[in-house]
Amino acid sequence: MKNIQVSTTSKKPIYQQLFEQISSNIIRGDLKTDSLLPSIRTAAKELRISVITVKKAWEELEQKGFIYTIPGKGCFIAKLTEHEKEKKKEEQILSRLKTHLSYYKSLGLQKEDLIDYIKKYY
Amino acid sequence: MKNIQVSTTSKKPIYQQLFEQISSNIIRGDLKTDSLLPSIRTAAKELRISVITVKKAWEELEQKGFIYTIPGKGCFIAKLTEHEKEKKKEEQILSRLKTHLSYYKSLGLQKEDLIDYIKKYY
DNA sequence: CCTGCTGTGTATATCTTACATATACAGTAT
DNA sequence: ATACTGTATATGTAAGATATACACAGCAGG
Repeated sequence: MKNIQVSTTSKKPIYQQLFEQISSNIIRGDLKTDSLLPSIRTAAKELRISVITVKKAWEELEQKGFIYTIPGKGCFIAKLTEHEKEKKKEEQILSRLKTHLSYYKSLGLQKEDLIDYIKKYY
Repeated sequence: MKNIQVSTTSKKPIYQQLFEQISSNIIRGDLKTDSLLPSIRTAAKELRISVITVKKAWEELEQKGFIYTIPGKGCFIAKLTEHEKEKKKEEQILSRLKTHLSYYKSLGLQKEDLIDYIKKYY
């Protein structure tokens, strides 16, 4: 559970923060296939949140194919080829980029100006 | 109220959608200084939402300096110099860009790759 | 002048739902 | 048996959205 942090004051739901961070870790390859995810209780305790909230995150991870569950044993990182990881990465990116870009457009921001902002702040 | 659309199924609050769209219109200059905004009731009826929801959006617009209210008369577009508009535009952009970029980073996306995506999808 | 109507924005009290929770339940090791 | 897994149920909380009633401005028409 190192490297994972959640904010209870954020407007973003805790379970979603968890999902995003862990799925990102898997996509980046920091979490290897078949390695064990912390148990729901352990994670809940360390992050000082409820068991249910962690479960909700784990559920979404499983539903999206990032992990698999063995009842009584725990949750494990799913086997994903590099190709599949790249695909999921692109899915996550595009699903957001679309709404992000439409907002910048609505403000009248030009493509080049946005790129300048990114060069400056990335 | 032309050009304004809200989605009741979106995860984003309706009042926030309204705020974003109208503030964008003001920043782009499509809504001129001192012109009358639709009354809360009119807007609510056209958009088929509650009066209160519209009021919440109008409140935020006023609080952020985009409009001013004359009780009994209505709400009007505030006087903003081009310089002030540019400033507000940049504020809106940066406040989002920060969180957007940190997400892309967490996925391991490189700056140049993000720029390529933008060139492709903007 | 008033008086009443119709327009404006405002305040209160209520409903709904997503998020988060505690607690009890069921299965699998060892 | 015990101690660990994940699961299900019933409950609390807070943000969002609502309906309805309120208060003030303007503008008739008497």
